[in-house]
Formats: sequence, structure tokens, C-alpha cells
Amino acid sequence: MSVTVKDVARHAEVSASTVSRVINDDPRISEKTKRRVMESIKILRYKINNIARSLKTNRTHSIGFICPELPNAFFMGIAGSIEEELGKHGYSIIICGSNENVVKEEERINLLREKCVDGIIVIPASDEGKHFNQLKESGMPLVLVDRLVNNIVADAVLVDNVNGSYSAIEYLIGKGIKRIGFIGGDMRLTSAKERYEGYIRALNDYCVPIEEQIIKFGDFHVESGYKAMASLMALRESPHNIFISNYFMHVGAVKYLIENAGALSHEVSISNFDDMELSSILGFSGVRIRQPVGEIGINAARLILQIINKGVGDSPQIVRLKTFLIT
Amino acid sequence: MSVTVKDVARHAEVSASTVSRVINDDPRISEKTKRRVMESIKILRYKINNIARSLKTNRTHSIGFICPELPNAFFMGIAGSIEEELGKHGYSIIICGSNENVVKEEERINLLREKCVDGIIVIPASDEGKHFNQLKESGMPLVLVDRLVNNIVADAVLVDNVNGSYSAIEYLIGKGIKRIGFIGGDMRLTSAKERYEGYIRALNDYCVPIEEQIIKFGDFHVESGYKAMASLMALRESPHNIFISNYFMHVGAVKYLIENAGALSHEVSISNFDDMELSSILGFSGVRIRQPVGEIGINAARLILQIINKGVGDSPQIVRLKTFLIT
DNA sequence: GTGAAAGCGCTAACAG
DNA sequence: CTGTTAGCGCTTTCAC
Repeated sequence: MSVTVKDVARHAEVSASTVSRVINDDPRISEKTKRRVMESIKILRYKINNIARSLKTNRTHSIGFICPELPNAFFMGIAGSIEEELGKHGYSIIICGSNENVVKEEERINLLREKCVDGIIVIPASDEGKHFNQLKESGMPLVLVDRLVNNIVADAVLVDNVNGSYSAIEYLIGKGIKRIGFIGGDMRLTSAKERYEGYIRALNDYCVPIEEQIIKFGDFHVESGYKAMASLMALRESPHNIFISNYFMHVGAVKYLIENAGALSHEVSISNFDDMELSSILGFSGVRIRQPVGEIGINAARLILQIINKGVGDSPQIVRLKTFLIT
Repeated sequence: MSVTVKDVARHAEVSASTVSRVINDDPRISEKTKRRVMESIKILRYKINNIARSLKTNRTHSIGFICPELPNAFFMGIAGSIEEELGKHGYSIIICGSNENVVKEEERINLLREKCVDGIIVIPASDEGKHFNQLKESGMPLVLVDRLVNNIVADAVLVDNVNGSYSAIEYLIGKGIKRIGFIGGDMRLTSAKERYEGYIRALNDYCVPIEEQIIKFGDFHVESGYKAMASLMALRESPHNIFISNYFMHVGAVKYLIENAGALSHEVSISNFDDMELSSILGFSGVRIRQPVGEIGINAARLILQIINKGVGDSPQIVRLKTFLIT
């Protein structure tokens, strides 16, 4: 079938171990034999079989990446920078979608374990996850991204969500805008919770009363943003300013406003979390919070490599990346 | 380190092969021993080592997926459905970005070969690719997606680009609109070429003269759409209707129009290829062509599995999926 | 500086 | 139905 070290060895008239040493850049090999072996490798078009190597070395140079859904610009932005950063170190990524489903997430984790990946990076499907503890106990390097999980002590890369929304609300208040509607995400996600917290905290700090009825919750998806905006606009005294906690709900909300432009009793201005490619042209624009998407991925990649190479530290590292207010 | 078949065998007081048979659902194993082995597997928390299995079976159940860039909603839509479809058959995907760079693409292919993937699905970086021939000669199952490559005979999943843009232009002409500007992609991509061909063919068929100066070319990215729109709007007689050949250039073009709304001498209506999540709310809306993104992925996945399982057919299969005109 | 031999964890004849 | 044996392609002591 395919050409192996043995074939190369025979062709170069050396032993298999010598070929192996050449492949692995072992310094104590003479220039001469090295050249000869290289020659044979080229002639025979030898390609190393990493499966066999992995079996021996217990390293696959593969990292698993699990995220709630693939066709999601935010997650894929992260995946992209993870892939790039890991690629620099000879690692590749196996991508899995969990469908925002804890059961499937666990399934994927098992799959990746069986594939013997060297580590797993995951954007958790929810705040629940005893399976992560099992994973850690098994010794698998693990990095959580974007969200935390209850009762799990693990290394993680997050964004400073609280201060993110806080700064946006603070800015609006500074502009004299006090009545600010809010569209939040699923409160089982730490990111959603934290963004909500930043909103509440800013209002409190500036002594702005909190109005329950102008606070709505969706699930970070387009459709829920649409509905939340609809219910806000259906209020007798609908808010003129609204803060939306992620990109996709922002899109849904804008969609509602565009489709119902005629029926609106007043103008609306939207501020929002996330600054994706299209955020700036969605219109209705107030301020927005940019997440350092690329940085998130790079940090996650570096963190997992560090764990793989140096072992888990005693206390888990939590990297919190700053957000930027775009006015 | 980790528990192996041998450990399970010892614990269940059977031989390693029996354990292996249980794992692989070999029918000729007695219910009783099967149960006992399963028990031991559970107790010892045995997890199969697929690396070792792969070494033996020459199957990794991994498929490589190479695309020009990861954070791209279109590519990732395809990746997502590939992942899902392959997942149903026990396969996972290793994702690689080629950075729209043929050299890196080749590098990635070699990486995937060394990882012994069972097949490779690629959205080519350009129309150039002798490396694909080498790959095919090596016996690696290969499926091209979205674009073809010169002089390469390979199975592929494509979209009917020509008829896609033809039908849009035809529709506009039917509405009495004859002067239609065009923003195309990099003509080294077959998809860009075909969309342009559809435009030209429709104009010819309806005896509409072709005006070179209202035809611009970008590179399928946001920025180039912005620039192309700018140069169209800078014309003395800028077109009122414009057809744009993909989503990202559409975004860029809209961005230009929004930013320069005041300076425009007339209204503009945009028709475009692609119907992504946000296409419908970008405004300036004429008609658009929907690509069946999910279907593309599903077909690619099925095709690669078919090649893996039944071998390459004598003549390559080219699946051409229909597009839909959304009015 | 190089070779011989053992073995990673699994599967697959071949026996029985 | 189950065990024995060999070996996938590589790395890695241990000799020399």
C-alpha cells in the first residue's frame, strides 16, 4: 500500500531506526547518511504515518474544539484564530458542534477522547457540565471559552462582560439617556448573566430606576431578538433606547424594526454587545461593545498548549479579555 | 497510563480478542461473555484507543476539510452541514484554512495526508492545483466544493451559477429593467466566472447591449464590494440597478451606499447572489439568488463517504445544485 | 553514529 | 464461540 520507514531504510541501505532519527532531526546522525536518507525519502515519496507515530508517542497533535453551532460568525471567528495559532505549532483542530445540547456535547467529548486528541477547547452549551469534571479527572487538558460552567474549576478564556455592558450604559447615561430597554440572552449562560449584571449595575450606580417591563430575554439567536424587540415595541410606553446583548439578537431586532418601520410610534436607537462585520451597517446605531474575537482564540490556543506542555497549574488560569466601547 | 483491552481481558477473564470482538459488535459472541466484558469495560472505565485501531484498520474516520478562510459564513455554513452529515456516520472533520493561498493549501493537504484522514473535501483557493492531481494519484478520496480547478478531474459539488445569475437578470429584464450594473468576483474562481457568464448570456439573449464601464470586478470580499460600488457611483451615468455576485461584496456595496447616502444622485436597487442570514435586511433590495448551503455540505459529505466505501467511480461525479430566485 | 529488538493498543487470520 | 499469534508503522532503549 504505502511506503514505510522500512522501505526507505532498505532503499537507503540503513536501518529503520536511522530513518526515524532523520525524520525526527536527531542531532547525532551524520550529515552523509542524513542526506542519503532524505534522498530516498524524496525518491520513494515517503510520507510519515502519524497514526503509527502517535501510537508510540501518545501525542496526536490534534486539539478538539467543541462549540454550540458551527455556522455562527462569532464562534467561527474564534475557531479561525485558534486554528491559525495552533497551526503555527504543528497542531490541527477537530471541530465538533454540540447543537447547544449538553448530551451531544458529552458525546462529542467522548468521541474526541477516543480520537486521542491532546486537549479540548470548548464553548460550553450551558452552565451544566459534570462531564467536564470527568474529563479533567481523566487528565485531558481542557480550556473553556466564552462561558463558564457551574462547579467546574478549569482554565478559561473569557471576556469582561460586566464592564462591557456597564461602559455602554454608562456612556448612554452620560449622554442624558436614562430610560434604556434591555434585551438579554439565556440566563443560564454566564456571558448573558454578566452582561445583564453590567446593565443593572450601571443603572444602580447612576441611580436610574430599573423598569422590569422594558427588560426582555431571548436566547442569543436572531429570532429571539426579533420577538424581544416586538414585545418592547408593543409596550404602551416603549423605550426609545435599547441595549441588546449580542450580535444575533441585534440582527433580529433590526429586522423587526425594518419590517415594521411604518407602525413605529417613534424613532429607536440601538446599542449592543458585539462588533461583527455587519454591526456597523445595521442602522439604528447607538454605541456598541467590541469583543476581541481574534484574541480570544489566540489565548485559548496558547493556554491549551501551555497545559499540554507544562501540565495543569495548581490554580486554574482565567484569562479575562477587555472589551472596547465603540461610539 | 490508560486502560487497554488487555486490562479489560484480564478483569473479565477472557482474551484480548474477545474484548475486541465485543467492542466491534461481532455477532458470534455469547450474550453471557458479552455482558461480562461490558461490565468490566464499565468498571475499568475503558475507552477505546482509536489511534491503535486506525493503525490496524487503516481507517481514521476523519475527513479533512480545507477552505480559503474559516470566519466566513458561507464556508462555515457548508462546514456545518458536512460536520453534521459526517457525524451521523461516525466521521469527524479536521478543519484547515488555506488563507486563499495555494502554497498553504498544499501544505494543509500534506498535513492531512500525514494525519491519515480517510478523505479530503476542499474549497479550492484558486483555479490552479497540480497538488490535487498528486493527491488523487496517491489514492486519497477527494471532493471539490463550490469551485473547480483547471485540468483536474475530480468529484465535485457545485451550484448552478450560470443559471443562477441568468435567472436574476432575466427577471429584472422582465420588469423592464435593462441597464444593469455588475460587480463580479475574481475571475480565476470558476464560481465568479460562471456568474459573470450568466449575466452576459442573459443580456445577450434579451438583446441588451453590454456596457463595459458598468461592469466591475472585486474579489468576493467586503472591501472590494465597497470599492466597486464606489467606482460605479462615480460614473457620469451610474446605473440604477446593480447585480452583485456574492454576499460579502453585497455587504460592502451596501456599506458604501449607506455611508454616502447624501451624495448619491439617484436611488439604487441591488440584486445579488447569495441569501445569507442578513441579506434580506441589507436594504436596497431587488431580487437575490439563494444557494442551498446546507445541501452543498450534505452532498459533499455523502459523496466523500461514497468514494471511501465504494472507491472512485470511473467517471467523476459532478453534482450541480440548483439555486433559487427570491423575489 | 548506527543497528537490533521490543512494544505502543488494537484487530484479524487461523485454530480449535 | 473463544484463544493464540502475528503484525499495523513507528520510536526508543540498549548495545556496539
